[in-house]
Amino acid sequence: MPRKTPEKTNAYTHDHSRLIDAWRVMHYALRAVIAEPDRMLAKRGLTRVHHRILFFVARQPGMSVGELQAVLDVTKQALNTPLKQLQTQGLIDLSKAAHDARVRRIELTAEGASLEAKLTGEQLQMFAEAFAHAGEDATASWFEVTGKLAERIAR
Amino acid sequence: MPRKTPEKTNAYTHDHSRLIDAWRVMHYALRAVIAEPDRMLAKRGLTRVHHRILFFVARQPGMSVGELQAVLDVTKQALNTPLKQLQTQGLIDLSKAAHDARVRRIELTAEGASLEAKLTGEQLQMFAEAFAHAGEDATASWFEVTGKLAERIAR
DNA sequence: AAGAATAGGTCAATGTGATTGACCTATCTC
DNA sequence: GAGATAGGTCAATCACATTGACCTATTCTT
Repeated sequence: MPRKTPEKTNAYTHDHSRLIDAWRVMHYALRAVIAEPDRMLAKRGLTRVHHRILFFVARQPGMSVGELQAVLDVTKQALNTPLKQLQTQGLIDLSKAAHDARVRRIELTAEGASLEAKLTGEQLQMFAEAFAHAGEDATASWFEVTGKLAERIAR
Repeated sequence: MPRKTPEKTNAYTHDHSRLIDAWRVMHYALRAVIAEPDRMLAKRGLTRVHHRILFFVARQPGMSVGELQAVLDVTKQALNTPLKQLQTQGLIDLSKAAHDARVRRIELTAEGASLEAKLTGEQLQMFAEAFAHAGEDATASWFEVTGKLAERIAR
């Protein structure tokens, strides 16, 4: 069984399966990072949307509904329900803005901040462990590759 | 403004924002890899589900509906519609299995194979470019870190 | 050969989440 | 006071997936 271009063929199939592996492992990594927070949220009847809200409000306390809506890229109708649920559960606090009473300031309550820290912390912890395990240089490389992939996205 | 533990504080905030950055850049990378194939699919009125079907059938030609269903982890009702659409568009071909006439063999048509190669190729190309840009060592590091993240997922 | 099991398809009801569109209040700006 | 703006809400609709029930064709079992 003679093969005319064994190197090229092998190189190709090796590359190909390696690239598929990259795609696959990236999916698994995503799922892994999301899995535990999702479980914690589910216990309270919450979902990823709620986490996203808590996440952004934690980083920009006092942001308005409109700002949040823009960041999350959803309609106000889609935002309204989870927002009310978070308020009902005492995780966020809505108040009128001082400069403009039409605007609502969204803030985390102590409990909301605690939950957010737990959820996000869980995720960041996984990255921290992976980075620590691989070392500083490997971490930099990871950022280089992943950043290169992300490059095409506007923003 | 005296600071008691500047190193620790800085290290923490630096780490923290770096980890958040990691999470963010990973999201963007995901979106970037998915974006172009999604656009190509949309032109034909297809979605990511259809791509997933084409992807798996390309790698395991002749697989059964049940196998596909198991791999995709959806119900047969959910699978049926996109499967029929792909057949209607002449992208897949269904035939009875030789060993068991109840079982349907799913295969890609020439056109289906061509589309699948274009879709998946587009995605793998992005990885290939990112890896080539970063070099072999960085690629290995990327796999190490991402693999470590994915570790917790069964399978 | 009869009966049970299996692969697959289909109809129906239901649920979830998001979207568009219209309309409403309160408030601010000019 | 008129018009614009932030936000809320009701309603219809859409996309998609799920469960459940039922049906055919085929294979396996005894």
